Amino acid sequence: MEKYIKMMKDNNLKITPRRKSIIKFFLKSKVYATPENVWNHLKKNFKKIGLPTVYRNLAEFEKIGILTKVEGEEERMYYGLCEAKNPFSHHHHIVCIKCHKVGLVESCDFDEIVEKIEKLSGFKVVSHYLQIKGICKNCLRKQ
Amino acid sequence: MEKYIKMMKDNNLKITPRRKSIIKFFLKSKVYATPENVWNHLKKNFKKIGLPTVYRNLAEFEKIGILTKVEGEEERMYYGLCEAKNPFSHHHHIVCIKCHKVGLVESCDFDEIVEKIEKLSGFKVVSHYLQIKGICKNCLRKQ
DNA sequence: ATCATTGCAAAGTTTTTGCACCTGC
DNA sequence: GCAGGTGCAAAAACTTTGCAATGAT
Repeated sequence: MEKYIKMMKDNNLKITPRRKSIIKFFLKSKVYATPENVWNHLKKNFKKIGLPTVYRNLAEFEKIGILTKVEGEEERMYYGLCEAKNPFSHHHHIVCIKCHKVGLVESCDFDEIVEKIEKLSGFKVVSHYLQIKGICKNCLRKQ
Repeated sequence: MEKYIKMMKDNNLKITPRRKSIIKFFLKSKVYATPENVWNHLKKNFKKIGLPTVYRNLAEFEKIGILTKVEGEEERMYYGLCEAKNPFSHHHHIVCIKCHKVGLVESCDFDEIVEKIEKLSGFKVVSHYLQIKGICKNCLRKQ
């Protein structure tokens, strides 16, 4: 939590109850969630809470590296806590298809594959985005 | 073209002028395009052409493997011709960031990386989706 | 002749914006 | 006190649906 408070302060975002609650939601659940999911959770804690507030804050949090955004099922956007040491460094996430929990993949030795792709396609590769789906430890155990 | 006509026939889709024109568009331009892009192109050829028709046909074409769908810039959906020998086999596409042309990457030796990811994350990997951005031969030459 | 395809209008879904009011610092 | 945050209503952006008319086979 403190880490995220600091990130907010460093980026001149004020620490509001709604913002803390959004971060708590992700810290506790560790899942990827839609803005609406987050909203539904916040409604339990706040009498008045607007969906636009959630959208606005998720977008802010992504901008400063607290969250990552990913296209999930049915073409909706999902957000999840970005736990990379440096959120803007190259890394990937792996999402559990059962419980939507997110794992982090920080090292990704892609160089050989990139080289091969460049040879095969004639393109010069400038970036890649890898979305991995899997089943997490917990869900594997339950199977 | 014949290949796609056959694919349509095999899937009990009728060969209509609009459908042929959509495929021609992709064959000629070789780019990823939004439904609206395609629509704008078709408007040149047809007096009456509805955007829903484009959406419906792009969706059909994706279902039978003529096109692939990908999230592109700004969270909109893009479609592109799928030139894989078997459209339902595992493969990736590489998109040129300059001209949006699409290249095909059929071989993808991911096994080692998958193994590594499984060790690091504790997840069992079930699928991956790789989107690669680059600069195509043509655009490289122009630079 | 038949059933898929199409255009149009309308609705659905997700996300964004404008603005008055409120709140953290 | 003031800049930034929030709720509400409304709009925007993208996509889908219903239905009558049209078109391919």
